[in-house]
Amino acid sequence: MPELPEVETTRRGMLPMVGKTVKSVSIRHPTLRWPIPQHLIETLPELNLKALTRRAKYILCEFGNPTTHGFLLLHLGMSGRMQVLDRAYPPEKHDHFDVAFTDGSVLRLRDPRRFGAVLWLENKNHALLDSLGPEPLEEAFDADYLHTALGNKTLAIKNAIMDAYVVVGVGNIYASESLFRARIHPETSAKKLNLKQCERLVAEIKNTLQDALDAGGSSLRDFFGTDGNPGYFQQEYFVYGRTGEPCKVCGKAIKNIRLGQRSTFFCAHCQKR
DNA sequence: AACGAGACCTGGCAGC
DNA sequence: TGCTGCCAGGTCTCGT
Repeated sequence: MPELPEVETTRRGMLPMVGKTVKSVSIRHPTLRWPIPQHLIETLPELNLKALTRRAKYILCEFGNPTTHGFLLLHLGMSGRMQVLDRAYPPEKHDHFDVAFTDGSVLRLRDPRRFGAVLWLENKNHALLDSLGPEPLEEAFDADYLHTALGNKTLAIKNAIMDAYVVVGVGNIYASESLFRARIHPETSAKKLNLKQCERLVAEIKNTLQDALDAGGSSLRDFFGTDGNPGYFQQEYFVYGRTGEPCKVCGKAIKNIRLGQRSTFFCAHCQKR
């Protein structure tokens, strides 16, 4: 499920755990994208969860006590979700990783496809975080920045905005949605966007993600119970997943092409190259 | 250097 | 009913 809005919603759902102290760690299936470090079983207990932050689609759990300090980095991959449990319910098939706290509550990662990640960082200077582009909802991501970042890139604009070096957090759903709202054809060569188009695209990326964040928050309100909701089910998309259905603006059929090996949805009438 | 393709996994669904 | 093939929200790594 996780695009940026759901990762942020997940982070917010985890906030009640801040201030708690770790009792134990369970690693049931360590082979995610990278192996979950076994030393977490010794490292985390007795540490206090100080803060929860997010960078791109990474959730950073800051742990510390007077002698040890570090960050548990979580990534949900394609199919991961975090559960906040009031006690250690029996784990199900894809519940790979638990952090249990001294009050009995449990933070649990479920990830059927195992594209997610759990890593331990001594500090935030890590290769995964170092060269990321700006956050889409922050001011640094503006039309001038995007226009410069696209530079002489010849690749399709849809692929460009999904590149985390250009801007983080724009996944496959919202890339299509943002481009529709900005009336830009997804196959347009990135370097061909003028400043005006970059203005529209930046604005619509922000709008699309903010709308999804608002909707995600409500659709996932009870996500942290014993079982998660499918997520996104309350959302209405303009183009994503609507192949052959009428465009909500002009009525023409929505098209579906492969771009960068990903499904891409657009309206050939509303979106210009 | 920039870009495209492959790789990592499991589950769900359409079609036969 | 059961099999096969295809598709899915991400992103690192490798080859051209």
